[in-house]
Amino acid sequence: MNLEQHLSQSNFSSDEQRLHLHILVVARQLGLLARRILQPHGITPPQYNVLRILHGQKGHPIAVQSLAERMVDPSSNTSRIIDKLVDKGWADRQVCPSDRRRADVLITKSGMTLLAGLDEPMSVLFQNTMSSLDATQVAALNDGLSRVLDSTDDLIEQQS
Amino acid sequence: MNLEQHLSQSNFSSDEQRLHLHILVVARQLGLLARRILQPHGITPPQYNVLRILHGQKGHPIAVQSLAERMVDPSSNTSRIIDKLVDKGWADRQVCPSDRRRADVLITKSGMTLLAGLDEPMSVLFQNTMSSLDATQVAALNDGLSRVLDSTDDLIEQQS
DNA sequence: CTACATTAAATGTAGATACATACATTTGCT
DNA sequence: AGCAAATGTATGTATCTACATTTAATGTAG
Repeated sequence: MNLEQHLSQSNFSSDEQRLHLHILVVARQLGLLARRILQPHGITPPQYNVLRILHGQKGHPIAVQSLAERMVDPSSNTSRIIDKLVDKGWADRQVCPSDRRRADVLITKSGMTLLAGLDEPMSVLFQNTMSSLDATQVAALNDGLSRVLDSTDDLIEQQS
Repeated sequence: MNLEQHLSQSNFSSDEQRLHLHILVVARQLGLLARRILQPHGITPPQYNVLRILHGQKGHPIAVQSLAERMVDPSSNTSRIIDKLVDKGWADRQVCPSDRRRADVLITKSGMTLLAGLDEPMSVLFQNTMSSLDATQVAALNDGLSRVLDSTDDLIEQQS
């Protein structure tokens, strides 16, 4: 099923617009599939994203702001997302001793256990969603999207 | 700036995971840029999406459900999105005479005027965000994403 | 050392979303 | 015709998000 069938419409004004829509629609689908995997474990995609970053710190605490920079969706709600992780015992937050404005965030044992159980289903998801592409095509898409990311970063920066 | 720099992290477990993240991050950026164009006009991306579909109907009314199928984000909130459009005078809703469960939705003159003013900035956005890709690359990305869309459609259907 | 600006994080608020449910209408079966 | 099931839309509710503001701590100039 191509984009035209998926959206039940056929008149895109340019290939660039079609690509724009393709990216939005596929992202929505990927998010939906990820949510289905995560939901039974009581964790949302943004929370999972944060927990993965904490895990990547390998025990080093990280400030809320640095965390926000590394999120897929660097929203202003990082504090509240951390609240949820702390509530559920997957993360720990404490005031940074050297700069008491900051909050150091750490993953807990329980958080690591949760992630360990999610590693496999998530990587299966990555493989399944990309299964119709060979390695060359995956590389080509990564390369193309990297260029688009460059352009969008420029456009966003130049406006702010 | 590549994905690694954008997210300030460098350890992706596979090219497929990297592609997954690439798609999510770029979609987020495209949405952000679109929102910045639309916001001054008092319209949100989902509302714009619906209004475009109504416009594509060329005067024919469309039911809420058909509308939902054609949206980028086919949420369960189509009714409330239409509420907003009707409130602002960009769309008209009336009970369908042949099936009174249905609501026929139509774009208004005012809605068409709004869209007319947005056509140019939006297509400039499409061109700008894709400016670092040549026609071949745009086609390759469209093709690749079409395959991914196929896979995600399968996975979503098979679960429900 | 005080005054003012800057930074980091948290919070208030309005609006949007997901998910489930309710309501009205129509369809299909007997 | 009568009635259960299905359909189309709307709504209730908790959660999430964007944007603006607030609180607290630190930096810096005089």
